[in-house]
Parts: sequence; C-alpha cells; structure tokens
Amino acid sequence: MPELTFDLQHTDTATRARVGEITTSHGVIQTPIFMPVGTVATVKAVHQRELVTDVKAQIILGNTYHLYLRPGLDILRAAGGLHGFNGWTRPILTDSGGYQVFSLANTRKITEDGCTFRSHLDGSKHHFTPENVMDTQRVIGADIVMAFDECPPWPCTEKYATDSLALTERWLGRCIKRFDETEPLYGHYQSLFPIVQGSTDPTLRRRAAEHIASLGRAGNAIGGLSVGEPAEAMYDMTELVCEILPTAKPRYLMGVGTPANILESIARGVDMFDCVLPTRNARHGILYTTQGVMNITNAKWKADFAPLDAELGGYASTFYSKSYVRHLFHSQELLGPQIASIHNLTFYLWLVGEARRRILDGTFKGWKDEMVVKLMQRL
RNA sequence: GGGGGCAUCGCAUAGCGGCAAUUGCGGGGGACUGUAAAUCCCCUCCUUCGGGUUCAAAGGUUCGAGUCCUUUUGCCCCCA
Repeated sequence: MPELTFDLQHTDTATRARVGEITTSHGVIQTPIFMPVGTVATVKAVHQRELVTDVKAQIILGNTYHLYLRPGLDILRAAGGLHGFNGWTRPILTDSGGYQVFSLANTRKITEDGCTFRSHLDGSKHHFTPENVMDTQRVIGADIVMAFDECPPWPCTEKYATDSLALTERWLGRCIKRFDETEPLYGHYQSLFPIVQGSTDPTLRRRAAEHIASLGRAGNAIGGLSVGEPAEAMYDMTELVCEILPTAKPRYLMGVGTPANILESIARGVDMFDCVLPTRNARHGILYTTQGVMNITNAKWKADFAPLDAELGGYASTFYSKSYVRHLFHSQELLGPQIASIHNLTFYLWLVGEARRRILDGTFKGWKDEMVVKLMQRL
C-alpha cells in the first residue's frame, strides 16, 4: 500500500531546522508547517474557502473521538469520508482520541483493552480500542492518522509515566497491526503516525523514540508535551527525541504551541505542528501579531484605528482596525471571532512559512532568536 | 383637584429589624498549548487594609434601621 512521502530538501547548519515536502494523495505540504485544528469537521469560525485564500492552510486536523460521536460514522461513510463531508480537498490529519483520554480524564476509564468514555454530549458509554480507532480513522479517511495513545498528565509519578508508556506501546502494536491489515475506503492512501510518549523522563523518552524509530513508519509524532510542564522541559524532550527519530521522515510535535514554542521546536528539528491556541485564543480576543501578543478587548484599543497587523498583510489583518474589532468583541458580534481567527491562523502560517524561507537562505537562527523575544511581548 | 405606589453601589434588581448589602447587565483585567472552551476566573463605594462612609433628604422609634414612623423632594399609576 502506498504511503505519503517526505522529501527532506534542506537542513539548517546553525540549528537542526529542516525544510521539506510531504506528498499525500490530497496534495503537497511544505514543511515546517502549522496545521489548524478542526476538531468537529470545522476550523472554528473559519470558512474552508478562507482557509485556502486567506490563511493559506495546507492541511487541517479532525478529531476521531468528536467525529465518531457526531456526526457519526454512518454519515461520514455516506459522505465519502471527512473530505467529502466538509469539502476540504487538501490533506487532513486526524487525532485518534488519545488526547481525549487525557482531557476527558473525569469521564473515562482506561483498561488494557482500551478506553471507555462517557460521551460529553449525552453521557452514553463508548469503548475505544486501538483496533476500532484505526477502523474509525479509515472511515473518516484522513491522509494522516494517529495511533491511539495515552497522553499522561503532567506532573505524574515515574511509575505512572512508565506504565502509561508501556500501555501506549502495546496499543501501538495493535494499532499498526490493524492499520496494516485494513485498506483505505475512498481510493486515496493513508499513513499511520506512531507517537512518542514518556512524559518528561529522558530515559523513557529515549527508549520510546528508539522503539518508534525502529518501526519505519511514514512519519513520527511526539506527544505528551505542552500539557503543563515548563517550556524548557518541553524543549529538552523535543530535542532528545528529534535526535533519535529518523531524519528522512517528518516529525510532528502534537499540540504545540505558542509562536515561540513553534520556532524553538523548528530549531530542534520538528516539521509539523498543530495547536488550538490561534483559534481558541482568537475567540477569546487574544491576537498574535508580528509585533507581539495583544488582547483586542482591552480598553487601550478603543480608539486605535490602525490595522490589526499592517506588517503581516492579508485581508483580515490589514482591512480591519483594532478599534473596530474591539467593538465587535464588546458587542459579542460573531464577526469579531471570525476576523480574529483568520488573523491568528494567517499569522501562524506566515510564521512557519517565514521560518521555511529563513532556513533555506541561512538566516533562520538569528531571526528565530529575535522573534521568540518579540513575539511574546504583550502589546 | 382627589387617591395610590415607588426611590438601594453606571443601569436593572434582591432585601420584610442584626447588612458593605443579592443577582444580572454594563465596565476593567486575566487564563487558555493533539478543542467538553463564542468558555472559565478575578475585580467593580472609599481606604494608609486597621478601618471609614453608605440604601433620595431631614428628623424620629429601637440595644440595633435599607427595612418601622413623620416631613420634604423627585418619579410613576388611577380617578376627575
């Protein structure tokens, strides 16, 4: 069965940053890349057309747990998978529900076999196993599907981290077996990414990364970070794991992060990112700009008629003033979150695109060091 | 002209003898990292954090009054 391919085109000399191209059945992804999160078949508050024309998203996410609950597999199958359902014709990646094992800790129970969830929608019981999660992701039909893992909380005991990793690895074996025994349903190919866990324990992480490197999958992921640990721990784990994972395969750091997190992780050899921050924070009035972070609801923007971010460019960021967008938020007008979401995603895609250009022309390190300071500034 | 009702922190409200005083809105600020999040949290009389001054105004009853009584002021309703 064919899988996605990764063409590593350039590696930075001053850092471990890389430039490459992932080719999938639904098109090419230029790395490093940020993937907007579209949990329930929509990147919240943003049209698919805007994702293409304004944001310039190359790939978006979906979530197995959420899509399984609603609209449900019958509808997704009948629609021809998620691509057919939401009309997104470019690549899609689905998370397996592993993150929900973490985030819905109050309403689920983990066993050797899998994880039983209480639906957050109606309280009904649902049992997820590595096997049925692979089957479900066949039905959803994303180009990249994630292994079903447990994302341990932070902090956790050494024993918890060890046992959790062992379970994740047993589950991974079952994911791979089932995935490799089954076929895509819609005529395009799919690739399964395994996920390195191991909390913030270097020994566990190293062992996990070596195991996953040995599997030879089309791409590999780093999970279980950005769950509350200090940024330094996240960077250390990322660096350690990237040194072990194969160079010739894309590396995906799950759930990360802030603009600074992304640049620092690119510098350590990560190729792919996703995070809810640009969209969730957009809906809460937090805007990431080329000058720093701004809370557009703050009183100080009341009469500031300058664009959101003149330097960034793009329609949403240059056409609308801070004053106007603040007004929209204070009026609870839906256009506020829409503009903010498009703006933030445009910024995130600009950020990784600029990183790519800088890596290629050899100016990445200096630029990155400058930007991580600048981008965290509160305006 | 006669009768009745109501005045509480920007607005709207709770309050029925022990109250710096309820709740909502409005206002100010914060959090959010593989989305149970258009959500959640904090502040919103003054303060040198000890306390001080409050419920239209003034008087009174009471150990104690936003709450009861009297007068005044303002607003609302009904009948002429």
